[in-house]
Amino acid sequence: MSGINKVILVGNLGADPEIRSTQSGDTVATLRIATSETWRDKQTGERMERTEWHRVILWRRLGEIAGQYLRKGSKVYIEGKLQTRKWTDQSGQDRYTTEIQGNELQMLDSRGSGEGDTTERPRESASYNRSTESPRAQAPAQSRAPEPHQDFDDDIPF
Amino acid sequence: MSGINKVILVGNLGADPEIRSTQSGDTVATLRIATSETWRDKQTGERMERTEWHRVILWRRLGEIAGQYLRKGSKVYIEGKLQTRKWTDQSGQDRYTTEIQGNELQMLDSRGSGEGDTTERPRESASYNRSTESPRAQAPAQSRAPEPHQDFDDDIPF
Amino acid sequence: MSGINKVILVGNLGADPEIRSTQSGDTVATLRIATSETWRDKQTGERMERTEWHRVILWRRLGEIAGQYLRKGSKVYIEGKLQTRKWTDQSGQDRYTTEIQGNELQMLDSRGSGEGDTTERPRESASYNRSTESPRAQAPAQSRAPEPHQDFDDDIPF
Amino acid sequence: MSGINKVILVGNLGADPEIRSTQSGDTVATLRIATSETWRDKQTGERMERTEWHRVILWRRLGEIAGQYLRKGSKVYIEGKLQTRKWTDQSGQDRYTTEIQGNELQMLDSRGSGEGDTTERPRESASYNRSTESPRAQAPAQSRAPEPHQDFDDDIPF
DNA sequence: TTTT
DNA sequence: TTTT
Repeated sequence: MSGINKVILVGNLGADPEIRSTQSGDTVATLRIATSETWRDKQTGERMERTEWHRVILWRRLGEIAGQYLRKGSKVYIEGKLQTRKWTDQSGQDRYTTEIQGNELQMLDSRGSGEGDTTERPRESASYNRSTESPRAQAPAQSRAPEPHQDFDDDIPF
Repeated sequence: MSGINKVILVGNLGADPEIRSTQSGDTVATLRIATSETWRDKQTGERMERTEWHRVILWRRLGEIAGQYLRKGSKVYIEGKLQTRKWTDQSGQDRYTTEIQGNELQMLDSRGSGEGDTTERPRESASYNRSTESPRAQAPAQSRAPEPHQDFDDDIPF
Repeated sequence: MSGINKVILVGNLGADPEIRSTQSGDTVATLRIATSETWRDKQTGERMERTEWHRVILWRRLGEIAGQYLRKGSKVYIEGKLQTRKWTDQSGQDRYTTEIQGNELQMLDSRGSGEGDTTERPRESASYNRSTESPRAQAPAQSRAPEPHQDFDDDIPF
Repeated sequence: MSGINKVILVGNLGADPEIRSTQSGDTVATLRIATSETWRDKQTGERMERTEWHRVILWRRLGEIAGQYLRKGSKVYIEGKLQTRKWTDQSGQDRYTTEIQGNELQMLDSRGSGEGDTTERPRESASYNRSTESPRAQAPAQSRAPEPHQDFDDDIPF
């Protein structure tokens, strides 16, 4: 009943988005996003860099936009919330993966997007047209049909 | 050289802060913070709640303030960045834990804090006095058992 | 088609919320929120404080919640966007006022709220009941004198 | 002693940065940044757009970087805090202008910057070299010599 | 006054 | 695995 759980990222995709669909037909995109920070070492004066990798999940309309417009190297602004999910590895052990459930996506490359407001929200039937989904976002996704929210059929989900 | 990696949390501590020190004498506090969201189920009209747990690391002055002023149940505002670190479990397997490296802390309980600006920044020698460190933040920290979810060595707490 | 415009505040109300209604019946609340920062002067070692005042506008359900639960002194988390609007003063001169159009409100006082998720979003007809509006949020709002800093007409409060 | 006052913008410069210097020699840059939001009108289905203009102030090193690397049209990420300052117009009336005092700047154009971490912080004497200031940031600025923090000699400062 |  |  109380709480703020907010993540803001600006970074680049390390790979093309992975697009899947749930059995109920919802698109879900997984992005790997790198954020780098650089600084100069106080002692040596050397320039240092540290890259952090983030796993971002985008559902439905945002996932479709990601599948259509984002590629390896794309620069994006992402807003979302942290979610840690539990899964079981091959040896039966509990494992945890922390992901960012994105609710806002802005493409920052000048190539442009053709898309307007990409904040996630309840779909206004009039303004959203499923036929705009890219084939890429549909076909290969359907054939995997993972469970909603998780239990993706990867061996190494993180 | 590029990137924003920012987390903002408002939530409550699930336990007293764990306080440790590095060999070089730096204080490090680990907080477990819960953020909850509630909503009403569209179908059933039932009130739903989901709690997310976050692991927050506070270094040096912020860690000391946490040790001095925060307790189980304290409500806080935290700002920081995501960091996923790799560790090796007992069976020799690679494991990953995502933490928030906090750089700002605000206590939101009305009891107050006596502290002013708690943004982390390079220490101004004049205004910071190591002797203000609470005893609690120093000695007893070492004697606590490390948290099971980790393989902390007290000398290298992070 | 591009842009992020986000404000995050944690602060206290300097006065009870002002509640009004538009002709179309939408509630609008105006909050005056103070955020303070303190620091120690580098030269004198003196403790300094600076308070900043923010004008926050909350519409519809958020405005009603504000009217019902917030009072002078209440501590809140607000998220919203900046909006500068132009108005004309008595002498016919153009004037500008910058406000925060809030889209998220969290009450941070321990007294609690009884409210769950207060993120603004399209109203789900089932879960929202206009009869929950507080009387305070409706009738007396109209009778209040507009704030001097503005030239509000009660019919067009924004 | 309490409060969060944070602004996050991603937008484009409407004009080249204005660069000045205070009498004490500090560089100060003023940016005009546009953030746009677009949506589709529920009734007409028409695409709508609203642009908001922000006045961003960058001090010292950040101001110098802005003067060197930013131009009209540049896309930037800005983080800062809101500050409303009072000034007096020609007729002696009090006026108020709300600005964002920036403490983080990220250039989002692919042209690159040559700069690393641009978070504002106390200057590390070793790593900061005043001779890196661009001539553009110096010469024209000195001849105006406004007061620190405000009272710029513009007729229309907002 | 920017951008898509 | 990205980017500068």
